[in-house]
Amino acid sequence: MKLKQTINQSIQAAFDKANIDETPMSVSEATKPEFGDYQFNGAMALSKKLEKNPREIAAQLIENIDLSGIISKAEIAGPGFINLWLNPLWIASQCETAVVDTRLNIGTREKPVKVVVDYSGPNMAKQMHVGHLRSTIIGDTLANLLEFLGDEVIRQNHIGDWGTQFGMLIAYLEEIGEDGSGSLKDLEQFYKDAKGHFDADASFADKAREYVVKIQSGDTHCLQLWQKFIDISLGHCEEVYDKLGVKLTREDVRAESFYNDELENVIKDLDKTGVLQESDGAQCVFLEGDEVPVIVQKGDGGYLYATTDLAALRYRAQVLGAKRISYVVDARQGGHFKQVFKVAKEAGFVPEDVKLEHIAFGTMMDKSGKPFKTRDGGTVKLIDLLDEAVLKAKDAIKDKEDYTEAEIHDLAKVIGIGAVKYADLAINRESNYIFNWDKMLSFDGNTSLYMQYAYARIQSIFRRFDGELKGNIIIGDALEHRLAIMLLRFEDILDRAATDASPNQITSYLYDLATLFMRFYEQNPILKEGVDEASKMSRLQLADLTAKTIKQGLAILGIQVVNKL
RNA sequence: GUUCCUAUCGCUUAACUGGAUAAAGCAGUGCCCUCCUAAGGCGUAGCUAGAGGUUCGAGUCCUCUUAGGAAUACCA
Repeated sequence: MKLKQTINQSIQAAFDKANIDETPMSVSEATKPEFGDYQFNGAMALSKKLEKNPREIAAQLIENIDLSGIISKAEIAGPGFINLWLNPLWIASQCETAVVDTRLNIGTREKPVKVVVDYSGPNMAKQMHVGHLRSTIIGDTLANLLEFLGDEVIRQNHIGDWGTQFGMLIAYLEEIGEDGSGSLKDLEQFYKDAKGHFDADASFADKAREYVVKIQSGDTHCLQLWQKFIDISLGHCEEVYDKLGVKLTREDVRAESFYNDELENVIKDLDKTGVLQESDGAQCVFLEGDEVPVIVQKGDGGYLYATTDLAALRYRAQVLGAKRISYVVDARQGGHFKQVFKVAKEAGFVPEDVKLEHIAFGTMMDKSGKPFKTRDGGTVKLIDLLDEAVLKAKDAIKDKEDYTEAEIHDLAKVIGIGAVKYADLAINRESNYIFNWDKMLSFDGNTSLYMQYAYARIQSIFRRFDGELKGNIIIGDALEHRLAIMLLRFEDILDRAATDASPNQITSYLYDLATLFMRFYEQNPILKEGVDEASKMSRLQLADLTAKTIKQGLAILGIQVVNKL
C-alpha cells in the first residue's frame, strides 16, 4: 500500500476543492504522536506565493479535507502545520487486505524499469576476500529489492579474469601439471607459489610472459588452461555465494574478457565522435573541468579498465537495453565512474535517459578503525570469515536452549550469516564500516538476531494458538493504531530504499517495527486469560502481519528467518 | 598542490530530502519474571566541529575556517 501517496491524493483533492491551483508537497510522518499520524507542511511553503498568511491557507485547506475517508481528523498547529489523523477503520481494513495477500498488498511497478545491477566482481587470480563482501551483500539486496518491486533486474558479475597475472598463473598450472583442483584449493597460496617461481626462475618468467601474449592472441591450448583456471576459481566464488545466500549464478557472469573483442571498436567509435585525443602516446578523452584525462588506450596499444567499462556500459545500454545501470563498487572509485559515465554519454554509448549510478560504499575497518586484515597483516578470506561467523553463532546460542546437534548446526548458519549481512546493510552504506563480531551477534539492539527473535516469538504465539484466524482487525488503543500504520508504511519504505539504493532504511524500519510490536505485545495480551475473542483475533492478525512483514523485509536483505529460536 | 567526500551524545547510526522541543541502539545506570520466549519491556543521563550568510524556519542549502578520509596519466 502506497500510504503516503494515498494521503497526498486526499490533500490534492482538498487543494482542488479550495481552488488552489498548486501541486502540494508531500505529507510526512508526524514527528510526535501528539502531532497526529501524518503532517502536511505545505501551507507555509505556499505562503509567499499566494500572498496569504500560512495559517489562513491551512484553515482553508482543512475546511476542504474529506474527513469521511482515510483521514479522520485534521488540525492546524503552530505557524501553519496541518496535523492529520488517519481513520482507524480505514487503517484496519488496509491491514486486513495486506495480511491475506501474498505480496502484503504491495504493488508492482506500473512501468517496470530494466535495470542492471553490477556487483561482487571478484578477481579470479585471488580468493574472495573481505573487500568483496560489501559489494556482494549490498548489490544482492538492491537486486532483490528492485525485483520485488517489479523491475526487470539483470544481475551482472563483472569478474576480473583478464590481465598479465593470468599468464603467470596458467603457466604455473601447466608446469605443475595437475588437473588443478588440488593446488587451486587455496588460490592465495597458488598465487604465491607461482609468483615465487616467477621471481626465482628466469625461464619460467619468460614462459609466463609468453603465455600472456598467447592468451591474448587466442592460442587454443593456453585458452583451455585459462578457462580451466577460471572455472575452478569461479567455483570458489560460488561456494562463497552459496554460503552467503547470494543469488549470483554463472549466467550472471559477464567477465572482463567478455568485452575483449569490443575494445578496439570502443576506441574507433570514440575517435569517430571526435572526443579522442593523443597525449604522451596514449589515447585519451579530456573532459571539461577535469585535469586528468580518461586514458582509454595505453602508449603500447594496451587497453585499460576504463576501456572495458565503456564497452560494458555500451553493452548494457544497447544490447541488454537497461534504463538504469547501478554499479555497487567501493567509494574510492567514485572519480573513475564519474568520468567513465560522462564519456559514455558524450560518446553516445549510453542514451541520455539511461540512469547511470555508482552505488558507493565505504571501506570495511576493524574494531580499531584500521583496514580489515588478519593478525599477520594479510587479507581475510571471505570463506574463512563466514565459517567463523557460523562458529561464533553456534557459541552464542549453545547455552540458551536445549537444541539437538542438527538444530544448532542449522540455526548457527542462519544466525551467523544473517548477522554478517545485517550488520553490513544496517549502516549507511557510504560511511566506512567497522566490523565487530560482538556487536553483530548481539541479542540486543538493531541486529539480525533481534529481528529473527521477534519473528520467532510471533511464531510461538501461533504454535500456542492453533486455531483459525477470523474476524476483523480492531484498532483499540494508541499502540495498535501506531503498529497498524507502521505496517502499512512498508511499501513506502521499500520504494524509498530502492530510489536511494539504501538498504539501511529497510533495516531501520524493520527494527522500529519489531520494537513497536514488542511494546504492543507487552501491553496488549493476546492469548492470556480474559482477552475477549474479538481482541484476540484482531491482535493475532496484527501479529501475523508483523511477522510476514519482517519475513519479507529480511528476505529482501537475503536473510532467513527461523520458526523457533 | 588540485578535486571530491565526511563531521550529529563516550561508541554506532536516524532525522521522510528546508519544518515543531534532533531520534534510536550499544556502553552507563535504576526498575519489572506466580505473567503469551527476560534472546523481552519500562525508566534515567548525554549531541548538530567553529564562524558568518540565505530563509517565516537550517543538522540539512551557500561561503570561509578546522579536523579526518579518498582520488589524482597509461594497475583494476
